[in-house]
Amino acid sequence: MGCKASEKPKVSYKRGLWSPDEDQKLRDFILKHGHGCWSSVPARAGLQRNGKSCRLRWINYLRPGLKHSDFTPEEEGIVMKLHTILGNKWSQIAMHLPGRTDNEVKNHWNTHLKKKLVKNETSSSHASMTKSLESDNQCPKLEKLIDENSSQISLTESTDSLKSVSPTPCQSIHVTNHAPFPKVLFADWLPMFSGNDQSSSASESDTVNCQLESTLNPEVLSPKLLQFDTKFTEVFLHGFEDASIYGGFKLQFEPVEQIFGFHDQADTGLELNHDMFVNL
DNA sequence: AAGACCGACAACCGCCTAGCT
DNA sequence: GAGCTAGGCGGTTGTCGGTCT
Repeated sequence: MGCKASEKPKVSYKRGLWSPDEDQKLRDFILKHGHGCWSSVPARAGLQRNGKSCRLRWINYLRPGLKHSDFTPEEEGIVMKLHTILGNKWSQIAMHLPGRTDNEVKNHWNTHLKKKLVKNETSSSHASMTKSLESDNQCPKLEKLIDENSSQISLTESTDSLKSVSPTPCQSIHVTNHAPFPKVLFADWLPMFSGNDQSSSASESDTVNCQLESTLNPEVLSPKLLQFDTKFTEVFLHGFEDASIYGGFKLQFEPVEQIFGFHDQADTGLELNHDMFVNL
């Protein structure tokens, strides 16, 4: 890491919301040159922003392939599941949601999902169980396992230590905690459309970018991704009013490999997720 | 119509980690 | 090994638009 001192801009940085003009400058610059050293980007791109701000703007808003549509119930279900397992590891949760950023997931959780969860808690006689999942500290051994074994965790009812500590849906969770796919660096995908005519219209360019992102994200290629067990989502989104539902409720996760299609990325083909082309 | 209030989301802040010198 | 810096992440704040009174 590191950046040449000579590249560091010495300007008073602008703050606050980005204007369309600033967005365009940043987008044009990165698509043309890559970001390289972020701290040098604003000066080279003609922006009165600091590098960190540029990086955030690019990652959270300008980066190709991002969705800007509302979260689908399926996506909300995924967030709920993963939050149960991972806690506030927004970046890790976002990895499982193509086109979503950690910031977006975090905001959606804080503004929508948390409220729904609280609502469900108050409407359920089993609130304490759900609440135990909400708290990051309620499943300490799980957290420890995740931390200590970042490659994979597998929890079953035969795990005595966990059984004694947390007789919750944790028991039936089987998680592969490795990143579902490697983070896509700019350098990885920029060359793929370096031949793209820079004079192309924005829409054409965006389509290319989008297709590119889709190609690089195995999850996007896997229609199975969002075809996960909807039981959790239904219960979560609609509450526990139906005691019979809750009575038989437990997290019956498919192995995440099945949910997300991690294992066999090669057979995912090139079928593109329609959502990737929305709102770009 | 206007001010108050609230929710959603973009952006910032502070901390941590990793890499370079 | 120490110090410095960039990048990454999660928590928090600021801003804006919509709704209510």
